[in-house]
Amino acid sequence: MKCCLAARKTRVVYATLRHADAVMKTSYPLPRIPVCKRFHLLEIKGDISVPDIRDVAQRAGCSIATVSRALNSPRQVRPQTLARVQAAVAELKFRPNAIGRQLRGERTGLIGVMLPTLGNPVFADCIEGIEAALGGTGQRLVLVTTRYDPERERNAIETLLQQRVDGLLLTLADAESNPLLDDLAAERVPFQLLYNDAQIRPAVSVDNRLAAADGVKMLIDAGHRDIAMISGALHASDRAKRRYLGYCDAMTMAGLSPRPALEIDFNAGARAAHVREALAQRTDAAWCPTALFCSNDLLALGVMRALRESGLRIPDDMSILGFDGLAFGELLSPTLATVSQPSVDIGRHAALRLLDQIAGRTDGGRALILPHAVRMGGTVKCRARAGAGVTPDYVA
Amino acid sequence: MKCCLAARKTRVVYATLRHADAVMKTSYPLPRIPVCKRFHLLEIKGDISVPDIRDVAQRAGCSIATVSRALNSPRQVRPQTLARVQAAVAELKFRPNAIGRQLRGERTGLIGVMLPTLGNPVFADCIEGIEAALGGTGQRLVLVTTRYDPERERNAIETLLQQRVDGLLLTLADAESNPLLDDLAAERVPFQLLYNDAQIRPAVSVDNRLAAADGVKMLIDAGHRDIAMISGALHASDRAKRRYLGYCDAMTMAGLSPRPALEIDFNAGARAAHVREALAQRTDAAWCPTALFCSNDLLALGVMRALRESGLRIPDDMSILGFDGLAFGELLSPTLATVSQPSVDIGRHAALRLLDQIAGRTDGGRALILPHAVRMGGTVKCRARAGAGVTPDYVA
DNA sequence: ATGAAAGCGCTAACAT
DNA sequence: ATGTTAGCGCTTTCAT
Repeated sequence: MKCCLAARKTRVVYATLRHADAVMKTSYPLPRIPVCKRFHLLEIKGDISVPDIRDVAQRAGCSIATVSRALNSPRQVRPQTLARVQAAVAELKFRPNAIGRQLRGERTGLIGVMLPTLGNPVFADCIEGIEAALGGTGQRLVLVTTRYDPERERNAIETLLQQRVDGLLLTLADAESNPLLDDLAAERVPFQLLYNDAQIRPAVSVDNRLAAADGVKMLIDAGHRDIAMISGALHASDRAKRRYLGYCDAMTMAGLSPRPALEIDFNAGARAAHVREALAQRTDAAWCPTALFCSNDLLALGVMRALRESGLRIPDDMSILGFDGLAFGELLSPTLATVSQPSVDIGRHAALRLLDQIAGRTDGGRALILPHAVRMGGTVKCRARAGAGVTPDYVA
Repeated sequence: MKCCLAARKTRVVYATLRHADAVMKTSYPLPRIPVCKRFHLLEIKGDISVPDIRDVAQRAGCSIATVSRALNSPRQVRPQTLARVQAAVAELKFRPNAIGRQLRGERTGLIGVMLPTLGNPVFADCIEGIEAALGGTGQRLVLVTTRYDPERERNAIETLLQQRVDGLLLTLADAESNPLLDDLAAERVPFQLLYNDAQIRPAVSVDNRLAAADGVKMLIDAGHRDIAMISGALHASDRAKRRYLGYCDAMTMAGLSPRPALEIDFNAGARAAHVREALAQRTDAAWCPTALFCSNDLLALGVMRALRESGLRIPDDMSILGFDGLAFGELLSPTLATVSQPSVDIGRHAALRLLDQIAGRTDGGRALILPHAVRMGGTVKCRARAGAGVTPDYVA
């Protein structure tokens, strides 16, 4: 084995020396410098290249099997041997190669996370929750963002599966009609959706429809009658769709007429312009809302800015309700009224469920609906009317 | 080869069937179900387990080398053969195993990203920039957060290196005294720092000291004389330290006395309480600032909230200057004055530099300093005094 | 308690 | 243009 080892080393060393021809012939085949030997390669004195388990074994005077055991189940090896191995590991600065382990083992310890963007703090918070749950488990996160682009979603999932992640945590633009999920289910890939509330899927979310309805009901209770909803492209987001349904529910329930949603292309940069355009539509019509339900907080912020630029005051000329519960909303003045969802918990629970699923303890389950909360705020004006009865208390 | 293939399949199938003893004996060794065979395992009809390159080869009637070539350099194979391989790939839903490739190849296509937290939008923005730069290159992100904890930093780097990432993008709590960086450099691991401006390192950042000085100078120009700086634990963050130096520079330059920084433990949850405590210190002293320079925007927001809870008005009773340039700051009223740094660009440039470095086109270089900008805002009151001369225009 | 060896999926050198 | 084969680093089975 010793000579074999030496040969291996020799090859690698010469490989670094610009593939010196004479030496290349001496061994077969001569691969390109492999990933595991990338660092240190040009130091020709003493120990060369990144040490592997065989180097450790040689140094400790035992077999690679023993080294492996010393690393993974130390109690299986004699204390004396263990000490020698540990010494060798330290001296060589041996760093176990996760790739070798992953190729051999039944798990990679990788979790694929796919989100639309990190520009929305909702998703950043969610990752914090995921990391918190993964905490000590030693799982690593592979992160991809998709910008709500179905094409990118498909590619990203494919990439993550090629990387053999143990499971996926994902937010799709639209989970309802998405064949990708059937594929994942058919392939038995453990996954949990985040935010998408497709009931039949393993998912962690709020009940978007109900939450939106609760929010709009709050507006109605505050005396508003003409309420419009504004959202990103409805067809592209199942959450927007559900929230729109919730808006309709609340309006209908109160005997009011829901209006078509004002759609704003989220991905287009010129947000303020689009908002003004949508508002122009509104102005043209005979109908004039006193309150705007925005399908998410980021949109609400953009809308508020656009309204102010148009000279409208909030909430006097227009009340605003968002959705998400961004912490920043509370720092605004007036504070942003919003329907808040527990982003950190969504991430945390999804990660925990995924771990259970990966471990085979569950099959992933169905949708887990977490509680939402309507957060009153200064962006909503109470058009106090005696007729409406008791004003309910909303959760802060 | 055919029988060999069959044997392999058989083994795997039976392995899923709870390690049926009689069959276990027939082949050697019988590994645990490897990672690549995790999905589909329990379907006993038809094709079983995840296909590998040999399955494709068999189906296409060629060798695995040909399949590999068809996948990686299609023009090297005869169109007819290529078609057969592609058909086989499609029929079997073959998904190349990145782990095998990584083990064999000289690169993993993995980029390790280590950041303190995603709770601060600065870092989320930075990731957006990184992703934008990585765009089409097919590199994947492995993400770890450290909560400014040196212990976690060490572990995270070790984990990422075990995963054989091609390079690292990282923000350290304190890069200056950090031996980890020497280790990385010694091991020839390509890396770029984000935000840390340790000049001798490969890093992308603003000049924190100068930027802070510019910000404080703005305060001085606005007529403030008693200016305090408030920050997270100074010893834990090189940026906070440099920004404090910048504060001192500007004060001294104007003939004013810099004060010791009011330190607030960032990681401790009870932020408002800590702020009040720090302010109490201030009140006890004879000295009373009219302006507060906060070492980052998130801190500024917390401070503002605490001040308001204490009944102080901003900017009338106290002016506030932040650092970071969070987009949210512009939505507040009053808008947050801040020293903005180009987070997205920091991420983008660092990623680009890292790619060059990985490709061997550069050695990583030294610090790249990007331009900062002082953003005036409503949180700063102009104590207009005729004596100060011309009021400069600050970049919006 | 330890060692020998097979093989995870893939790529590339060499041979044909 | 295609096939054969070694081997990347590791874990685990079986044998000792």
